[in-house]
Amino acid sequence: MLVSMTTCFCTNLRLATRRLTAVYDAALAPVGINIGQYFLLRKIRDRRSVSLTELGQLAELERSTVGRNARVLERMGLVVTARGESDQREALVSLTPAGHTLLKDAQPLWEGAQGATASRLGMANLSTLQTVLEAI
Amino acid sequence: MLVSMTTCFCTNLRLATRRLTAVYDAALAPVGINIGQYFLLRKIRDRRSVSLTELGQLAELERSTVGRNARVLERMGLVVTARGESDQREALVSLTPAGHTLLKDAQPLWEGAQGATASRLGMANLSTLQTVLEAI
DNA sequence: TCACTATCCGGGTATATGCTCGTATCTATG
DNA sequence: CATAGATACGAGCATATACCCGGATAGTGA
Repeated sequence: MLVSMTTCFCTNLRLATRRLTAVYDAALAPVGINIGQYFLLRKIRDRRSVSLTELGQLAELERSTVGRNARVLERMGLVVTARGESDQREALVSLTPAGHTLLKDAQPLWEGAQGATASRLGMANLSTLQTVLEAI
Repeated sequence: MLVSMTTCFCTNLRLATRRLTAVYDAALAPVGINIGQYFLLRKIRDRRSVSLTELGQLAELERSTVGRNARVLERMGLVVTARGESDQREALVSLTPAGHTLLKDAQPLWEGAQGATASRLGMANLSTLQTVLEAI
């Protein structure tokens, strides 16, 4: 057996995620958001206006989790929430001008983290990684 | 460029981790612990008795995080904490009999999750994954 | 022995994540 | 149209994670 069955795949994955998250968070720190928030903001911008349920499906996150995360972004003044017009139950989230600006400022920082990661791991490793991750 | 630079490596990694964590957590649910707790318990058993600082280094987790996680295990009756004899500042954690028993019961469940993961991803993928994760 | 510094924890603060329950709203059916 | 079932949220509860601060204890050099 090539792979040691004594080390936990899941634990290794979790550790790598904590490490890489710290790298991206540090890169984004100058604009005051973390990688999870950056990702959410990008999803919201892509859709212009999304309900929490839809955002949860896009991000593959629990709806209530997304709701709380969106509230943090709202307190930061980066997004606003409005009731759906056709469906009053929906909480539609969209970017504020400040959100758009911050996202533009964040982009090169994120690209820096992506580039650093790519050069540290190597393109071959990265593409394998992406493939395997999709299979999980 | 083989790898798309529009998808975030970090976000993909985080998503895969959430998914795999859910798999392992579900596997361990019958004994009432999650994968993070299983990992901590194993580390504690390996060392028989460890300080929180040492445990944090082993797990590559913030010391205060480990302290809180250990408190949860203590409330569950799986570990006990004692002051260090030579160094009164240390909080030495060790397994209770219940902790030993639970860990034995958990082992086959964890092995099941490992096996399921291995067969789903394939050994080749897994070994590459492990290699890449170590580089992160 | 006495300060000074280093180390170990615990608690506070904040975010992240998932589960469950209750409420409001919508939808479809009789 | 009224009501039963489905759907969207929000809030409560628990854990996980990191950062910072302050108190207690160790260790060290004068």
